[in-house]
Amino acid sequence: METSRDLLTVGDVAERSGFAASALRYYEHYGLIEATRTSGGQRRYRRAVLRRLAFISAARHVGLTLDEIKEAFGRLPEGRTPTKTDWNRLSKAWRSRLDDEIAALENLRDGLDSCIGCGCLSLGHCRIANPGDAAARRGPGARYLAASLRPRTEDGSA
Amino acid sequence: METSRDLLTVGDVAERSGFAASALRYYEHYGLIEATRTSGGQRRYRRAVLRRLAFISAARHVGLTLDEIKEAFGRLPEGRTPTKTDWNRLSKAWRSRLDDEIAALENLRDGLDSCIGCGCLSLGHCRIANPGDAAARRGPGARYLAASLRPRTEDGSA
DNA sequence: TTACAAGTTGAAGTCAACTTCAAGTCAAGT
DNA sequence: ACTTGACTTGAAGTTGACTTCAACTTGTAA
Repeated sequence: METSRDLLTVGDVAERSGFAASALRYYEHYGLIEATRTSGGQRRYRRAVLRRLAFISAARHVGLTLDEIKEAFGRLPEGRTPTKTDWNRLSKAWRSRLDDEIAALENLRDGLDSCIGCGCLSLGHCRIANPGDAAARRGPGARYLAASLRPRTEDGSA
Repeated sequence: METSRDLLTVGDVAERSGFAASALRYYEHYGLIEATRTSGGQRRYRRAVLRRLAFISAARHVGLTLDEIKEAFGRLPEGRTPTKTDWNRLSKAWRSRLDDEIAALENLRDGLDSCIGCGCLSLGHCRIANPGDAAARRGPGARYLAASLRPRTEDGSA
């Protein structure tokens, strides 16, 4: 494809980004990316979308939710196309996030070692069974990550 | 509660384990725990269920799915109540799992550092945007963890 | 004995992040 | 002009791990 001058079709973007076309539609609907339309109604993407998608991909791998990514995008400058520096500012925030997650996992691992040593695994005492203190529960639905690894909410919801 | 001689009600178990009563029902239905019944049909749990639940809690924190936990339980000795040693044998497997996850995150973090340095974030090159090689996609549904962090399947499904 | 907290059920809802579907429409090479 | 692969839509389905609901029934403290 990509015969057109400057714009990419969904197929192009899907192939280059690794995201499924359906995911691209979903992201557009979600407000994470945008596209212009041909007279016939088909999507045409600017190349800049690839960088945005790279960011999304990276952020997802770091464990951010789409909401958080959207929020991060909101901090990009409006009007002008984001520069390298803009992207870097955003991604720097991941650094501490990753550090936190790594620390949590290491803590878990070390606790596990002591458990293996002591053979405890008793509720209320085992560091593995009870990481942190309480409030590991937040709303219904699946829990994807250990409480200490899940994205934290600032608001005191539920 | 806990007026009965030796058995625990769902309420008791919920309070002591930290799991919601509905989760306990779910686990029972799933085949992870069991309970006897009173003549009236109410559940009564043996104390041993608490250790089992501690294991479930710990395993969930390490990122195991309920299926994997069930499979792990299948390796416990039948007939006799599992000993400390039995539990320890099971939990030792987490050790390498945790090590793997930590390594994956550290890899991600280091890649992020180099990205910040080079300002790349370009698809096809950025280590963060493209951890591993391909096949990050496995079936429909939510992706909870980075590909490198998700439980691996031995079978070559989808 | 009686009140009422705690327990029971199966079905349906939830959440995130997508995918799949059916039934078409578009666009580009020949 | 025609063919055919790529694209369009909204609605519904998927996954895992639960929660919530409505409408009862039990068990126990007073």
